[in-house]
Amino acid sequence: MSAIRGARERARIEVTAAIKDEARKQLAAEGAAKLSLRAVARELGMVSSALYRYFPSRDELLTALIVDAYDSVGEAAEHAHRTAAAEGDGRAAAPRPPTASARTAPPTASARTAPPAPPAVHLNRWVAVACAVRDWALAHPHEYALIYGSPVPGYTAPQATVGPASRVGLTLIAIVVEAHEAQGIALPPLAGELRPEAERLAADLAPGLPPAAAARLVAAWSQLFGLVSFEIFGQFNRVVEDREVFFRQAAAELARTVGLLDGHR
Amino acid sequence: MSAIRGARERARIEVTAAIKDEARKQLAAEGAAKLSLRAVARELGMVSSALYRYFPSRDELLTALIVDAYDSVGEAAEHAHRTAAAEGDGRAAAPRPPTASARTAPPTASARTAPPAPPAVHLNRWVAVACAVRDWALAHPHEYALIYGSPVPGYTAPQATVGPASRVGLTLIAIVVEAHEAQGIALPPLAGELRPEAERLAADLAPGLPPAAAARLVAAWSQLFGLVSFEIFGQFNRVVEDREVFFRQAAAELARTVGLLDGHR
DNA sequence: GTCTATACCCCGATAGAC
DNA sequence: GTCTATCGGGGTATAGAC
Repeated sequence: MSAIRGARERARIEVTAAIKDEARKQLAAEGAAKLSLRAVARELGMVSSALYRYFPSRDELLTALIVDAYDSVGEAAEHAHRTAAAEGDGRAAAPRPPTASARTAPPTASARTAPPAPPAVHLNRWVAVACAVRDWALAHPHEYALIYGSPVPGYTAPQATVGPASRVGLTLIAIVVEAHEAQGIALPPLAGELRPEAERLAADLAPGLPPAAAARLVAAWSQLFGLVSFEIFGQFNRVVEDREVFFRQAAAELARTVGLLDGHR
Repeated sequence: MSAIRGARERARIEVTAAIKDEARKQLAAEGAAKLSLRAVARELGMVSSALYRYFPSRDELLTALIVDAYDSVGEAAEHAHRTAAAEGDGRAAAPRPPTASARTAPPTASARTAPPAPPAVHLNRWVAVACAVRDWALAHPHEYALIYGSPVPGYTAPQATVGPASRVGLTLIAIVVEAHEAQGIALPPLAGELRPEAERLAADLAPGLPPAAAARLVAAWSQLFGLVSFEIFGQFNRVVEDREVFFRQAAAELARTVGLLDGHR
């Protein structure tokens, strides 16, 4: 009996997955605004009314796709963070070695035995996460457009999407917090009028982070997605050629604006 | 006879404008993907087939809307640039006076008679243009989504859109070129692997600008729209409260990354 | 340049048999 | 859970009369 329920539930899960997979294909072909239960059913050899046993409305299917997309890019970001943190220190946490790097002094004067990692680790983690987001976007441009592009007209995201939606941002916050705890971060002061907002941001997102860092982190977060969106949505066509290198450099400079240090100095 | 042709052409222009206006309303209500000639005609009290005398297809109407939108935001940016440049010097080129600004030294030591403007003018121009873009986006969110959001599925922008599409970018380039010619801009060197791309960008976009400035300019351009997109598309909901102040500060810091100087130092 | 009519498609959602 | 059938919409685009 419970075996039957188990089998039924397994079948249900499989069909649900098949529906979402087909819906993702249609997302690519027609866009979120035209996502249609009927077309999904047709392609699956079902009849449209059968889909209503799995998703009570078109919008619920859309919500499922949105949650999946946020979870997918969030998982990619978190995985890149874990990997970069595990790989450890300065050398090649980012795949390509810094071609013309150590051009002044040895990395840092006070290199103790093991724990105090070189200052560049956190910057490398940031770049790794940024590149993971970009790679995910290049691999799933239509899902990227679904979550970071124009809102779908007539659709309002339910509460269920906000948790998954925050995973990338939380990963970036974690990196800056780690850097702050490991070595402190120092940033130029903010203009006075931004102080209240910055203090609120710090209190909400990362208590313990200096307000200047919290505010710049939020800005860098949105700017990172600006780089990705311009590439994915075609604004870099006929402008930027070597987009991988361009992005990596811009992401690294963004990391510096939130107080992460590179090797030199 | 030519008077008749004149009258006819005038009527044609008026009807064309009415069609586009109604189409823009529908853009807001339904999104670009669902823009429909029939609905536009219905709302205008015409019959759908009559519209085909004005726009040979739905995509041509869409193209007209896209070109108009690019021209509209481009005009806003250019106007802000002209105004900021005419208003002139440091004080209040940006509307709100820098509340807690000149906190160290007098603006600059070597203030000659008139021509050598204080270093902050170019930064103020940059911020003015950035704010103009943001203001336009807030006033026309659906047109913003049309040109800077997800591409419309099944639609490929014709060549006619690329000129209008470049106006904002060209305005930003002009500001940096002006700054470079007025006082030179100095930026940290780029990572070696980005050199070829940066040199190509400089040659294509602004001969005479240092490659490091050209590359960082393109990055700042996309990052600026990252800030705007996150606000317009709702990613700042429940995160950033005082978006005007937040944006102004972030835009000013972006200006610094392309070598524009503020007052202090 | 506008009209009617038409060909030929699409959709979300529900009712009720099996 | 899947089916047929149905309600009540929607769309692009063209032909041909006026």
